[in-house]
Amino acid sequence: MTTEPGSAELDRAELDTSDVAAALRESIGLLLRRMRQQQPGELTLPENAALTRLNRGGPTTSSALAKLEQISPQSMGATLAGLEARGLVARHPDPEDGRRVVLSLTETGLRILQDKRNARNQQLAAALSARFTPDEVRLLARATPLLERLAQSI
Amino acid sequence: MTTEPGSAELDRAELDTSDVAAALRESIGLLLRRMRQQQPGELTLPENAALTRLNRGGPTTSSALAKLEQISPQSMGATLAGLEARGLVARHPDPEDGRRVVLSLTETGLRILQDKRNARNQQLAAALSARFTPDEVRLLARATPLLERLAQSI
DNA sequence: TATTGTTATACTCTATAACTATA
DNA sequence: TATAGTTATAGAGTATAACAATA
Repeated sequence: MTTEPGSAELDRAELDTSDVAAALRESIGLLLRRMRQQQPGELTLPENAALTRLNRGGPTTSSALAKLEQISPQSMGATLAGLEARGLVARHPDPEDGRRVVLSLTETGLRILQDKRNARNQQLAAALSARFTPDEVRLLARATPLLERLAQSI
Repeated sequence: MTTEPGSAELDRAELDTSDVAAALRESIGLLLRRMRQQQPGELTLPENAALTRLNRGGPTTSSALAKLEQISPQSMGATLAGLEARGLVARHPDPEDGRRVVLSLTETGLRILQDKRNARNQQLAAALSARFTPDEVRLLARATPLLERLAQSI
């Protein structure tokens, strides 16, 4: 600790953030390694992210998605190519700008995205239901948008 | 929503968990992609995790660390080999069991692990200080152990 | 036989660099 | 020149399979 006891202002403004940062880093890494273990046919993390963006924001280009997810256009292109090959997204050349290709969710893609019973979500949801109190689940639900904001802030 | 309004029991026990699960999956993925972008010389996520385990639990074997982090022994071995090459951990053959190799943190490793001013933690901590209210930081601090528990539950 | 650890190989996700086509 | 997208290549982190040494 680098502050005197009773220094409430420091406590509130500065004190804990690097401890919280270090703890977050560890828990995120651990969770990630578990979440990444996929069943064949399931959506991977980046696939899930791309489909979710298309569902939330409607049809858009690969480079726009890359900016939203903060990865390189090439990485997003690879993810989208896999999704297109499986019929989960469709590509539409932009008639007004020959360089652009607009991606949209197909019905299949929407169905798979919204299937809450897919193995991965079931497993996570089951753990939340079985091992966490309702208050704890609510706390996690409140923390989730903060995590997204944090990702956008760094 | 798949339940009637006013169904408090469903709300508490089951209703939200798959929504929370899906939202967590997205925010974890986004955060990960940001956290992973390393400066040269910084600790990677798995390196940080291994050093933290050694610091918390004291010297132990590679396979014990692999179980704690829920990755394969081979993956942990590769991470530890990199850490050893940089002098952050030391290997000690077990005189009582020729198969075992005990790993321990070196002073250099401890110093690097505890350096809260490393670029990665600074960046995260700065974002927490600048873009989040003290209440939000506290909420994240409370959520962190739940995330760890969740990782251990799936 | 079981356990600890290593080596070999491959897959996913990401990056940078270099290219083509279009504006 | 600038932008959208693709192709080529590389590196990190993970996995499984096969092996050696030790118990």
